[in-house]
Amino acid sequence: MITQTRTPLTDELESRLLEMKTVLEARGAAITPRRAKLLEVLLASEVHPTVGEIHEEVRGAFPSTSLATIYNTMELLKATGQVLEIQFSGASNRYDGRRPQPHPHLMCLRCETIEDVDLAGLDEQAEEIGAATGYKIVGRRTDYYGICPACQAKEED
Amino acid sequence: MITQTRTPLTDELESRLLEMKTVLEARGAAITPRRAKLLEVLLASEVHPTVGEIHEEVRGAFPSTSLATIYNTMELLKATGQVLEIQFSGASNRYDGRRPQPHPHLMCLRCETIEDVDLAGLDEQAEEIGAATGYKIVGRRTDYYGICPACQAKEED
DNA sequence: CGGGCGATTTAGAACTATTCTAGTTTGTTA
DNA sequence: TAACAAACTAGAATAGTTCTAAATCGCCCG
Repeated sequence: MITQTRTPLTDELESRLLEMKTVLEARGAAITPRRAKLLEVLLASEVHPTVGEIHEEVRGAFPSTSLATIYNTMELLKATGQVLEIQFSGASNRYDGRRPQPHPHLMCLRCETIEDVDLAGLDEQAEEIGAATGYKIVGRRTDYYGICPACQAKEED
Repeated sequence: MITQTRTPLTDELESRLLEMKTVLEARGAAITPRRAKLLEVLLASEVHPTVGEIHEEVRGAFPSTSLATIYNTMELLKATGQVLEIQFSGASNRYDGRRPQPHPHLMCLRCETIEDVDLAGLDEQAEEIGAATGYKIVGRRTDYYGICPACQAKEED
């Protein structure tokens, strides 16, 4: 049995990583080893990770890393528009570094999976609403909640 | 100076109130005085009230009312589909008893107002997503975040 | 009229995610 | 090497929500 090594990022994710670093540096923030690791973990994750999950992984490389560092860095990423935060009331917020612009999500209430969905016309709709109401729209959120096919199958017993 | 009396509910809200009571009783729950007051407060509010705000008002009529009672009753209302819960991460959740089915909201990030918006086709869109992905869709959320006209005006100084 | 029983309610403890604080470390520049 | 700002740490503080155990209420049945 071969020990699993960390999956390398694809070219697309590599360029996204570079973009994040560039934006952070442009605002005068240092790319410290912890931050670099955090960005990698964030991009490598398939699951819209929580701060806690990111913390766990960063601690694999830097065991003394404090939770506050993860929170602080996420704050920095949010302020520079480099991460999309999906807020939850009873649970930890989740983060998407791959696609930081708002996009719809499909969430399974049973297994708590979050999938990206593609829906055309949401930006235009936001503009229309802004025009119709006089609001200056700066963000949006579109979620669909349900039971995924796998969980539906499990339910039949 | 005349003491302000509670604004009476409109006919529409009265019938909504009756519906809520009917549904609760149908599930075997008693309409206790506290619960009746809670329902009135919920429907009378113009602002998608929080549990804390509802608690305050119910205590006006029943000073010994515990916060847990409000939470419990909101749970009951959620379970019977009689209230729409709008969850927030850093702040209290907010509730809409007037229109318990999902509908889009427009939120001002400055004054924290929440307005209802009307957008056609959201139910159909949910169905399409369900059909395309195999999910059984049971809920949704559509929010637009921005700065309302009043707050934009205030900003010019 | 009185006892019993389940539903409702209470007060406060417990829990959890997040933010804050104060002090320490790090790295760079002079 | 000294000085300084940024980054970081550990733990305390905060806030919303949930949980727990006990008290109370209202009603049905004897």
